[in-house]
Amino acid sequence: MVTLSNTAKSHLDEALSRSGLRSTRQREQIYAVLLKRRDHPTADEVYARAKEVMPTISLATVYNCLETLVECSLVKRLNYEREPSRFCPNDGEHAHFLDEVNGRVYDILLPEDFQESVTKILPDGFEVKKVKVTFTGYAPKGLDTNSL
Amino acid sequence: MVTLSNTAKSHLDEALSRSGLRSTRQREQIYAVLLKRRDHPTADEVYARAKEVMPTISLATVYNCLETLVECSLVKRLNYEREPSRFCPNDGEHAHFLDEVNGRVYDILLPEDFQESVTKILPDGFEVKKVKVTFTGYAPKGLDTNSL
DNA sequence: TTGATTTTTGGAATCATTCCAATTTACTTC
DNA sequence: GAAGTAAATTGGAATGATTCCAAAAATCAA
Repeated sequence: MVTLSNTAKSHLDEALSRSGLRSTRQREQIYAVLLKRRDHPTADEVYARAKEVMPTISLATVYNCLETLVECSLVKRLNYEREPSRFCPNDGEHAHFLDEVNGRVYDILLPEDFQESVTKILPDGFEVKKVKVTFTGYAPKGLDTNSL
Repeated sequence: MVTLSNTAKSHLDEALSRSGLRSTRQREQIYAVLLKRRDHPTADEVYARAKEVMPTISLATVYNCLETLVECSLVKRLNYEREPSRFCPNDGEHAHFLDEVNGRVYDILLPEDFQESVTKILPDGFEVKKVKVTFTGYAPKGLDTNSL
């Protein structure tokens, strides 16, 4: 029913219980879908993929689960302009690169010192909690969805 | 009717004609509204401010004009998550800082070499056209909406 | 097993934004 | 300056991703 490695499952369970939330079949399924093809799908795409394996799941549940996973910091929500949100199961700091031609998003590994060095740009008194970096342009051809 | 300095007006006219577009009262008004209070308003807020001075302007026109100004690179559209777009009349490269407490957005000046240095992060073969940097956190108190 | 709390579910509601067709306006050319 | 044409504005309807809701189902603790 769900395809989720043991390590992924315990990663999920820990994150959920850390937030006082329950592990459910649907949450596992959604997380599994995201891990299986790391191509930053939209909620609709996640819904379609989840239904193949769990035909009775509802779209509302997909939204709920995605939101939950984002809350637990297991998943990131990406927004490009006003397009539908996309979801990325890569916790860990990284940037994103949007290919203008094929519309794909690639994860970009950030150097260790990135956050602190970019933070130096800010005038005194600004206290940073998060930095988001997004590139747009052309990705090299023949690349999988993930360059990390 | 419209408050737009001569330099701002010619800036607008040039940008419009460069794109083969006409200068209209409404476009001038919208641009004037953005320049007057540089607080990154939403389309609705722009609409409200424009109506004070041009009561017959329509919301559709506000959307059209904003879109046009963005197309001419006079204005930037900002998106935070799925919130309504905000608009920034600061052409020129800069980052944005969103204050989590008061919801305000501050423009952040970027160093000259920023784009090229951040581009080095990318693996070979990625061709960058645009970099977007967004900070979230707490801005220093007692700051106007613009730190530039 | 029972009860209490979460979660899921389908459908309705929301709301920023876009679309549309009709009217008005801006820029030519005579 | 008048006429013609292409572009812009307008109000209202349509769209579409997402959220809300209240009822049913599932999970957890005792």
